[in-house]
Amino acid sequence: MSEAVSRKPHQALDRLVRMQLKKWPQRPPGVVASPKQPGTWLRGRPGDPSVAAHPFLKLPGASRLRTLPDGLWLHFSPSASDPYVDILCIEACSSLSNLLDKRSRFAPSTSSLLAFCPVPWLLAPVQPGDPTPRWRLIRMLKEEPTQPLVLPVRDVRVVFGLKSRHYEGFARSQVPQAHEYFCPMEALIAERSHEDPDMRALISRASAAANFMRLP
DNA sequence: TGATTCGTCGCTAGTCATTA
DNA sequence: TAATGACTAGCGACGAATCA
Repeated sequence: MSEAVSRKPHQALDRLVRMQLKKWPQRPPGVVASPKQPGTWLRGRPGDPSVAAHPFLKLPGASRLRTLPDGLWLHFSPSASDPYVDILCIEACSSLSNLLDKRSRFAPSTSSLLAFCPVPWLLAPVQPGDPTPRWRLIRMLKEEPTQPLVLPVRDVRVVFGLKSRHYEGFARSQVPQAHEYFCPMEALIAERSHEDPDMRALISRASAAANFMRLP
């Protein structure tokens, strides 16, 4: 019996989703380079367990109720004079109450969402086999950081993974918000899910460039 | 490294809607 | 009207993250 199966069902599902998301590349699958997002994409979560801390989302001034998505990809702006980050989150929701909680966290708000990148994560190698620390790939950083990088979130896109029964009911009767995208859980826990054409197409539609007829 | 705090999610009881 | 299923809110357990 696998480690994942021996745990409680929701923990096993989470673990399966994270296990597959770890195989996804630094740039979200299906997202192509565009003038709209000329900076650097990095995967913030799930991350290497050997790194003490990973990026998370928070509200200004808040030390509680942080959001730790199952999957978090960050697009860092290239300019130190205009720092921001775009984020793509993936949330696996094994219950409807969990879905409601997650949706509320990403709902449009009059306050600002911040992305918090801890120093150990910035200093750690970008991936196994490549010793380049992450901060060297983030063009707005000109020297090794000694403080966490806290950036305003410019754009939020969230992909929710739902159990089949929930997905079908939701797809039949609900209208997603503009930043929300939905997929069946099976699509997230499938082997090589990042190569699935449907998944790539879904995430492609979740890019900041997808809403424009053409870009200059 | 151990203790503490925090976030997530399943379980359960109560409520409501639907159907026979 | 009773049976059934879906949904909701609150609680507690557990693991991850953080702190000292």
